[in-house]
Amino acid sequence: MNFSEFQKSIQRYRKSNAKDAITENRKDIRVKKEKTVAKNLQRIFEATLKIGNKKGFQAMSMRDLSDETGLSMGALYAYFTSKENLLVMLQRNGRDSFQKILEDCIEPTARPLENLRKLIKTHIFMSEAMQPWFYFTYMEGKNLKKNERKIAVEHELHSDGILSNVLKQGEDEGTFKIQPHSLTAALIKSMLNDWYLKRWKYAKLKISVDEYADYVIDLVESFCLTASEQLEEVAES
Amino acid sequence: MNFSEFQKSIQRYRKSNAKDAITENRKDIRVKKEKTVAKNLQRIFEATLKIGNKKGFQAMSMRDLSDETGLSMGALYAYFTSKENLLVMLQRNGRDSFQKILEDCIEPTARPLENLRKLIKTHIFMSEAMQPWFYFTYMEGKNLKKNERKIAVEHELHSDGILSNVLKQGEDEGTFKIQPHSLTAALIKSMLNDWYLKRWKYAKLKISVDEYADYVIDLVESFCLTASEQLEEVAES
DNA sequence: TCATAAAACGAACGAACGTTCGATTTATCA
DNA sequence: TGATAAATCGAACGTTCGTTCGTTTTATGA
Repeated sequence: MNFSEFQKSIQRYRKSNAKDAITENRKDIRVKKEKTVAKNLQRIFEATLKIGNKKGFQAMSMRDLSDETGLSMGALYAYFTSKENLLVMLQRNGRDSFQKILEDCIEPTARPLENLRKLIKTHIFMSEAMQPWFYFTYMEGKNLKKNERKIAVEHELHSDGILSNVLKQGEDEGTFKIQPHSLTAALIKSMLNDWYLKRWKYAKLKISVDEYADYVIDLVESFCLTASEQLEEVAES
Repeated sequence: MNFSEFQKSIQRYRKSNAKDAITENRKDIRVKKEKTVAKNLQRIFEATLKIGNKKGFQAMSMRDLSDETGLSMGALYAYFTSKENLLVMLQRNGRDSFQKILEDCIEPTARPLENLRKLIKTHIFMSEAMQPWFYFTYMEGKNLKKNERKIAVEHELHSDGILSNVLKQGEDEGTFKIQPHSLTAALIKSMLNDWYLKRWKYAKLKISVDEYADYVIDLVESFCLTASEQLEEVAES
């Protein structure tokens, strides 16, 4: 699976997630017609990500957002109750999409090595497809109030855990070396995050998303696989 | 070299850097006595990092800074000309310290493998010793004005370049596998950055800075070293 | 077509912001 | 000790902020 195939395969997720975003925040939205909400909420989200990633969410004024969306100040407040509420909605929305896709991508019956590769590719491809959201969420996490920040941290640890579990399975199976899984998972995660955090750098190096994913997989395997397993891999290719 | 040895070895740098910070910004500081400037500027820097890392630099008000430092609004403005100027001073100051130490740590005559290890350790130990500054600079980079941001990016690419060069030397020497050095350097960098970006995670995992540095070195070597070189390493240990 | 509901508008509000500056306190040295 | 300089103070200024709400525009359906 390469990136363009991945993009096609998540089309169906996108639509259902957009609807989930609305129903989950229905009580905070004063506008009645579903279609109007869908259209404007997406415009608001995109504008927030655009401005927020340029100057930071705190520094973005509601007047900036009004200009970018083409909606008046009053109209904006029909879609959220406060600036803080907008931030929470935006974070939650992307988080749910991400988690759903990440959990669907691994198959309990597949071999750990296969799942490890799928996890790495899916994470990188997701962050490519939703780069503004990933960058925004990473940078603005500390602006969340205590409770929402706690949830964000839990989600991060949960996705670390998925990775960690796959490493553990591969170890039990004898495919992977004995290692501190959590630490390895955290290090892998840092490489996955770099793709959306330092996008300008990889653009400068002319590295495509597919090349990046393959290279990270190579690097991870050269560390995780046992010596005998590495020989097998070479023989197969 | 472990972290506590490292800390002792950079004492002499710290003092000279503090003085450099003053002389470099002398024209923007209205206070005459060197000793007063040194004391209060450090207080201001520390307070800015503390508040800035909690809520973001933009969200930090001068009244917050006044409370934290114990200096009045008027007194603060004797040490910088504007909030923006404070940000630039702070970034520049740490950047100069970092670059100086990083360049001093590699020895042109040493073997690439030795220099690679030193670079990784020094980077991680530096970011441990100056964690608030590293975190702050990473997060607040986008708040810099165009010109200062350009300088920040150049410094990042420069330090990537140091790493990349060492990889290239090892490759020429036959110690390291043939590889796209710049990409490898970027990936290593992402793991180095994670130490100060996700400190809470490693605290939770009870990983010490020394363990982290050793583990990253292990991981990098298992990817970079040629097969024959890996056997030699095992034999030596 | 027109009455009613839905949506969008934007001027206005008080609070909080960065910054200034004349007054006040503290330090220096003849 | 007293005069002068250095450092600090904090109230006040003009802006800009998030948010509200009475008004106007647009959409709906009988």
